[in-house]
Amino acid sequence: MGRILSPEKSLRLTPLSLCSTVGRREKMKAGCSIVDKPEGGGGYHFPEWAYKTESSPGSRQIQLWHFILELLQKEEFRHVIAWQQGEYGEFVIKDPDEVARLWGRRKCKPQMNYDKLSRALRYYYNKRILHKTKGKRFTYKFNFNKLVMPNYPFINIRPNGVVPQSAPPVPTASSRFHFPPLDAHSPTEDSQPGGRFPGGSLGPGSTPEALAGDGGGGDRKPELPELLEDSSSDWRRGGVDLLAPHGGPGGGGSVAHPKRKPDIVLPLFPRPGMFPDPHSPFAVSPLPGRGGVLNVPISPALSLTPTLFSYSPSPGLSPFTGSSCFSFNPEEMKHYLHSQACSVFNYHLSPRTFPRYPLVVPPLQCQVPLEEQPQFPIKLQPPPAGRKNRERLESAEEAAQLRVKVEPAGDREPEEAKGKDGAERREEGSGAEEGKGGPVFARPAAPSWLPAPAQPGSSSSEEPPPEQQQQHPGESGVEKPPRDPCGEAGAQEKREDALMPPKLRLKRRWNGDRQAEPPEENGGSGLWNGPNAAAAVPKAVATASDT
DNA sequence: GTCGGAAGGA
DNA sequence: TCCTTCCGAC
Repeated sequence: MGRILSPEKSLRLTPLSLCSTVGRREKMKAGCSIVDKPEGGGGYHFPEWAYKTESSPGSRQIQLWHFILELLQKEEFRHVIAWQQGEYGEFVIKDPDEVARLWGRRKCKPQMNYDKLSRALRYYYNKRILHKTKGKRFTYKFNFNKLVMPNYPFINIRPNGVVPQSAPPVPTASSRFHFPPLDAHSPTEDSQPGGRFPGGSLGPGSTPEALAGDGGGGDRKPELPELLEDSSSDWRRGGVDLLAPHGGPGGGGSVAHPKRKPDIVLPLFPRPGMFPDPHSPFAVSPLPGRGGVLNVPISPALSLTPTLFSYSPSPGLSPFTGSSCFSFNPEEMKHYLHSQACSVFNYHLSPRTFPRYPLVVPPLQCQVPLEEQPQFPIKLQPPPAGRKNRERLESAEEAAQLRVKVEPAGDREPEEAKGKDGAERREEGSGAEEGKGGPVFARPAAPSWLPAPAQPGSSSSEEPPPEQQQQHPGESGVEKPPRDPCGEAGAQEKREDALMPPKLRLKRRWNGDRQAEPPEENGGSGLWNGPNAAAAVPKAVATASDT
């Protein structure tokens, strides 16, 4: 699997080194110093991709939460900011003014104060990078679900089992890691005096097992899982099934809650598939192992997907790409991306769930091949404007006018469709579409590989390119949207003619010239729906002969 | 102390 | 996009 980052190849992002790395990137002004250099290697190694957040891909600016992590990992700033003992990811700003000052120095904002800094921190709430620990002054909590996943996918214990002293409190074996609530902060969460990181540091012999025994996290109160909003139901949907065999929510001693999601139980200790990361600022990754029975998802969207791969989370951006820190397995990446995409669609997740990899994935077995979406814009996304207007329009005539307006706007559809969730798009495009977009996209063209049904309106559909015809025959008409309903009938006819025996072509033309005129909506091409529609030709001939 | 809207900068 | 700044509300 993935090789471990070597310190030589990772950036040593101590506060001072940040001055030379991030600082350079930030075009530091003269006199704008960086956090004081802690002499003596109290620092920790952050690979460069740790400075690339999913929310700001490509950003080279140090972000506040990175900075907070930096401070947290520094022993010398422990009097300023420190991990809250006993709470995974929770930290307390002991000296808000000093933290603000340091942040201001880093950002060359001498006017920085805690009020402003806290405002920036509050912006992380919505991003779920942080949340506030209510009732505790200056206490915040990292959402490592958000942070670890995209940025520290291989975070784990160090090779020798030593947990970095700057590591946040970690859940123990007996204390399950529960994703913190998004908004409903856990009022029950309490720090553990003399927790697993006494004095904020651990001795070199503090193996995870030792931690497990030491922490005795069984008395840790469970937290409400996070991801309540957009993905909660999906998370429940995807997670419950997986978790159900493991005993359900009660397994972790969690309090029953009518609305709460099942507890997310994270594997906490080295198992096959979990690898140490000497560069992790965290002690243990909540990442589940790959393919294990207890491969409990950390993310709803990853619930059914392997989560540990031997690739950098930012392969294209990683400074280690090709330089041996992480091996990159294209196949695994492909599979991973595909799985993510499928998860997004299957669980109606926001694509932001996988912010690092936009859903541009090679199609494998995803139910809704994404690559088809741009090809079938109209089919997959009934025009929102049309629907809205249809709801407003009471007159059928107005609606009819609207249809006329909407249909040619095929180019506009993808734009509007972007605003919708892909899952919704898929749902609409997989059966209910006829009901929803029926009037507008009535009578999707019968696929050319199917026998031509008696669909008078299908004639205007454009035949898909050859490669599309062969692509997913099994998806039949459901996946084959009506192509541009208003045009290209002639072009289609030409293509059809090319496929047609000359004799039939002549017959058809002769017949079409006679029949295409009365029914305008037919456009004359509806009789021919592809190779399988040859049976329609005799019929047409018969009709012509009748006349 | 905390929250979040608003405007604006880089 | 990520803050920074300001500010009113709680």
